[in-house]
Amino acid sequence: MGKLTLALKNDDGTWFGVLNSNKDGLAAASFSPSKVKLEKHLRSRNPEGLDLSPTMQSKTALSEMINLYHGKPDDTKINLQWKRVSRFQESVCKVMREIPRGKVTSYGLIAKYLKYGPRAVGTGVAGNPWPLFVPCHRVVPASLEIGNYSIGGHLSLYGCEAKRQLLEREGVKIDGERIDSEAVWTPGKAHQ
DNA sequence: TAGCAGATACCTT
DNA sequence: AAGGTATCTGCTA
Repeated sequence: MGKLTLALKNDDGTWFGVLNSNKDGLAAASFSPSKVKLEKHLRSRNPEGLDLSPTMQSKTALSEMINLYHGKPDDTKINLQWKRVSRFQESVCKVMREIPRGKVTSYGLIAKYLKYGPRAVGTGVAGNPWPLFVPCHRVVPASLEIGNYSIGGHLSLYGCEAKRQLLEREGVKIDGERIDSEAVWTPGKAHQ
């Protein structure tokens, strides 16, 4: 406890933070327009009281995260601490990591692929401890609207707007409220 | 084509 | 053991 969570301010006013990253990998990460909320959220994800002081790896994670935020291709090297999530959530996250940049998939398609219920997949996606590293913003409702997104543990209009912008920066075509159906990617399909 | 109910399965406390 | 979802489908009109 005690020590500050690493956080940097981006040029559009967004704060980024990571829970300590060490040899085991990245514990959790998040971003928010509010530094206070960001720190509070990250601390809430640290019940075991990991040392939060900055490390070389947490600095690396932070800069990788900012690159992803700007829609750059994923060349991240940081490992994730899979032990921190349930087996269910791990399988959902691993499918999300396969969604190509510039594509989206739906809760229902993931559900069908993993043989889970779509609502359950929603909770699994929502609990993603590593937004951007695990691109949960690429999961949208079957209606191909933007859908929901939470920042700092809370659903918000800001979150939905951030989700839309992330998709746009990755090259997903969106006209009005709907995503171009060309952008849909199906898990497990050999090649699209 | 939009809106709504019911089904659903897995999470958290 | 119960209550809460970042959903989907199929039925209405």
